[in-house]
Amino acid sequence: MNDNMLALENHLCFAVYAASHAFTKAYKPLLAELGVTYPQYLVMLVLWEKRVATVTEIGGALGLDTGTLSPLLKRLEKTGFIRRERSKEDERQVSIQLTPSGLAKREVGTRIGAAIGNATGCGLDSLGQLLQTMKTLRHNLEEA
Amino acid sequence: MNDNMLALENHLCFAVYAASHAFTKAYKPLLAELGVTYPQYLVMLVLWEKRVATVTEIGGALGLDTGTLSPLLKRLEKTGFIRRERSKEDERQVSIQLTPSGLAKREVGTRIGAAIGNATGCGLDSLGQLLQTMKTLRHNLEEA
DNA sequence: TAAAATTATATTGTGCACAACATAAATTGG
DNA sequence: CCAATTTATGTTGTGCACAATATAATTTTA
Repeated sequence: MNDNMLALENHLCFAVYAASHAFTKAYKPLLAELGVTYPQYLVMLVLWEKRVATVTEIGGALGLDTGTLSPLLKRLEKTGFIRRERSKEDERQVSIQLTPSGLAKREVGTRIGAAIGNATGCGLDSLGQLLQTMKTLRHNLEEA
Repeated sequence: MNDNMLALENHLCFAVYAASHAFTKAYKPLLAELGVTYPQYLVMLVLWEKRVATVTEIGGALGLDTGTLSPLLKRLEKTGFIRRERSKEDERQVSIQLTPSGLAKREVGTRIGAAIGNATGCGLDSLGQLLQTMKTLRHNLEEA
């Protein structure tokens, strides 16, 4: 309607974009100890849950394509947290699995996640509600 | 506490990260017509508001550093929407200003913002409330 | 079963995003 | 006024993120 609609401060898209960056920055010093970046931490979350996954499965969980994941997974392999092994049954797919070293970092990951949860300053229930709101927002945007 | 805390689906950080990507993807086809990327659109929002700004001012508004902005602004200059001119009074700073061509895209920008606002599927008031929540979240994360 | 289509991953190119470092102009303190 | 510091911007290197394309293995179909 008026000029206010154009103002940066009234754009939800920017508020979400800025909050996402704020999360990445908040995680950074904690993840540095672990030796991974934030997107690498997301991959670790998937693997701590599933233990083994194909590249496609990880991409589906995180919404990332192979152009992003291929080099990222090679870096995680170099760090020693995962192994990449071409499947025997179907040689098109690569099986990504935790190494003992990667599995051992699970507890550290849990601590880091909890620490950031605190840093949001949201109570546990309002945090759960916000989680649901963001999922709905994402879903609506992907529909349209 | 239990395993659920480690699950990807319970991480607010990931929900925000995914929503931010969803915004970028939703904007992409609309911005392609305009000939800019999503971060470039954010810079244009700042300039549509202020008309002229230094690199530092734009960085402050968007939370981006010069390593990101320097090349981005050169691309916007090549597109023809802005001019970069070293200030006469203080030769350390570069004045970024809209060209007539860049100013003329203001109406298109307003339409695009409104279109995405609709795509969120949020009513105007719940959208305003969510905006405030995300600002608070960002602020809390930057404090901690 | 041989050709066509599909599936899974990898590669290349462009554009963010930031840390670390570099440079040059302005400001300040002695 | 001159040296030291601060300020504003730029450059380099690493790591996402995705589109477009490539490759190779499987599956389908004729």
